[in-house]
Amino acid sequence: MSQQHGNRPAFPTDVPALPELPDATVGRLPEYLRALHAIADAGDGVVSSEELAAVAGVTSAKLRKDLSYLRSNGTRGVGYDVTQLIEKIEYVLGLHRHRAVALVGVGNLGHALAGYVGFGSRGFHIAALFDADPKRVGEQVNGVCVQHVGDLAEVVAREEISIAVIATPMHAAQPVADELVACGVTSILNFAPCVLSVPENVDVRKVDLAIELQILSFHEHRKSSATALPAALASDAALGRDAVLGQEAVGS
Amino acid sequence: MSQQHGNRPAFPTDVPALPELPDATVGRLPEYLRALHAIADAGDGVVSSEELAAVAGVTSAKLRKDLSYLRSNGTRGVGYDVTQLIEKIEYVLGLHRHRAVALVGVGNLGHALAGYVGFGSRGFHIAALFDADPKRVGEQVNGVCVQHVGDLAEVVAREEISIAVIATPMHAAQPVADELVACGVTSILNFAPCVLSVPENVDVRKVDLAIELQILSFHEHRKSSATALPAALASDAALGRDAVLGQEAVGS
DNA sequence: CGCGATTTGTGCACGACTTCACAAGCGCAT
DNA sequence: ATGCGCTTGTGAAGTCGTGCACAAATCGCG
Repeated sequence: MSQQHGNRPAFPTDVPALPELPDATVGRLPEYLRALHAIADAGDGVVSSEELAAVAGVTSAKLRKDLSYLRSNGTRGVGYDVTQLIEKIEYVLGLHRHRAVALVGVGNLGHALAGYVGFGSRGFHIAALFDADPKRVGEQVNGVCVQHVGDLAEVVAREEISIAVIATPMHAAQPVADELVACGVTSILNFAPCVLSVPENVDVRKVDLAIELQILSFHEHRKSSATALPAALASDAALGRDAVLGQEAVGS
Repeated sequence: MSQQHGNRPAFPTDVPALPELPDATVGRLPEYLRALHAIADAGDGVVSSEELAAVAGVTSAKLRKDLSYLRSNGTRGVGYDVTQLIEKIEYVLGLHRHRAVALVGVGNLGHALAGYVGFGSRGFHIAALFDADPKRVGEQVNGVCVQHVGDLAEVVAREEISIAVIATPMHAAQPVADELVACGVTSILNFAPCVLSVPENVDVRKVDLAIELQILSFHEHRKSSATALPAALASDAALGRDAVLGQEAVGS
């Protein structure tokens, strides 16, 4: 959603390598993975693209095309082998290897993230916590001790951590990101409401809670102004008349 | 990112209405808004598309096209009037009216969300908190009292709340969503790791923290396997050979 | 008052993603 | 063994979003 990752030009190889996955596909693979785990827990050994797509909230055609990028080995007339597909997706996502994650900023949100069980259950574990506030240093969160952000460089380098989560206030985010990058971190998940500038070999994904609400607000605004009186409120300053719609959202 | 919102077919009106905004544009408007506030705080009265684009992390062409959908009134040779543009975007996003939000699930994450200052500062306020755990009911979070989820219907209907945030465990999310919809909620921000099925007039946006990490993991995997030995680890079960790349990510 | 520097707004081409529709393949029943 | 029904895999068309390049418009200055 946020930055880089245009598809790279194909590079000729003689080994049968996976083609470049479209970003859109990569973004959906985790969803498929979770759906597959749910289906596996339900006891099913095979799924059709139709079923799986329903659980994952996409169309079956999209699902099949996505899986086709993975050299998918579903069997026609039957469906996909659940455990086999799980293994393949986990491999493609690099989840076969547990990944250590550093979390910087143990405030309100940081606490919640550190305690979030969804990380541990899906191949990640918080290996280190950092905060700039001396009062928080030494505190145990979920079995991990909060260290001072001044020790960040040493710890991250020693533990060879390559993924970090930033949950600091806005103004601290960029300096922290700079330091993380300097220590060898190459992937950052940023919860601070600002854009980070990083070298192009570093991946940044941004999650902004307020932005999501604002997008919902937009649709609320549109919905309500469609039913309300349409033209009367047109201000003189041309402060944007509303679009008048006669149609509901097109279905999923 | 998650569901519905294909562009609707244009509907002829005689009033000069805003054209349908592309979803991609809507998704960027909040970012522009924050960038504009930062620029306003810095004291500037006008910005060029180049400057604003840099702060918002997009290209200037994209920014200009986005703003053109809003009947943008920048002045050529000069730039955009900051406060005017802020007002227009806020109006389009429906932020001129403060919106009440209900939050269901006051666990680890729910606590953090309830205390998140970014909501209040951007046109939203948490009007009600709900939890199923009787031990949490009555607790004060950020000045709001946690109520039992059984009272949800009454409170949401009375306060005419149309936006809700779900921060419950996965299995509770769908029933809660059903109840919210029944009470008139038409926009849901879902933090539970599952797909919600709702009527088509209800908007759902999903934020899954683990998914973001998994996407980063994919890119980590790709980066490291590009430098590591390429062909040797090819398993017999065709468990996905890695793509062999000779190029870095293409820049932003 | 006109000219040049500057920046917006936008038509157009391109690339990416999605949807459609169907041939190819697989299992099962007969 | 053979045919039938079901489901995958995929070419092709359609849709959406982006980037480019430039004409149009505005300001400041001589």
